[in-house]
Amino acid sequence: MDWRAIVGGNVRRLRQARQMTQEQLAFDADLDLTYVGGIERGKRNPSLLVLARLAKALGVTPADLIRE
Amino acid sequence: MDWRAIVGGNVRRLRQARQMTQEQLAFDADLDLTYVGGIERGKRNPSLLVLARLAKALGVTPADLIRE
DNA sequence: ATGTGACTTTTAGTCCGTA
DNA sequence: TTACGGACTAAAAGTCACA
Repeated sequence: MDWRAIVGGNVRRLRQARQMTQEQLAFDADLDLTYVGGIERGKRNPSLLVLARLAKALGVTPADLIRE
Repeated sequence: MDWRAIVGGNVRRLRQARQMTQEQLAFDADLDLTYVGGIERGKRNPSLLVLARLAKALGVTPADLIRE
């Protein structure tokens, strides 16, 4: 079970469904855009509080980002 | 919304429901017992992979740990 | 059996660039 | 607009002694 890839896929799917760019999402979540890209590609291991900021920016709960 | 406290409460509740000590949970999740204690008290900001290890040791999904 | 502070080591997360 | 690398800084991971 590769949780980083699961979270990455969820973030990308939700972001694209909202017609947002990585840059816009990064701005809303107050994160670096290269870091958001890394998360979407499953290369990063984000902390709970980063997941919470991404979830808020996407209008979902943190749990939604970790759902398979 | 204090996600660290929410996760901490969930971990503690699930652990106690299983009649496990912090030490037993720490062993199963391959973490230090003082670190598990810190998470339960909402003092730590665990990463996705640490949450996944705790969830596995508790027999739930990582999303269950972040549920309010 | 758990809470806590003070640590050191490792990695998360930022900022710069190129393509 | 995104991927990716290098160099950096902030914070998480992980450990310990003691209450």
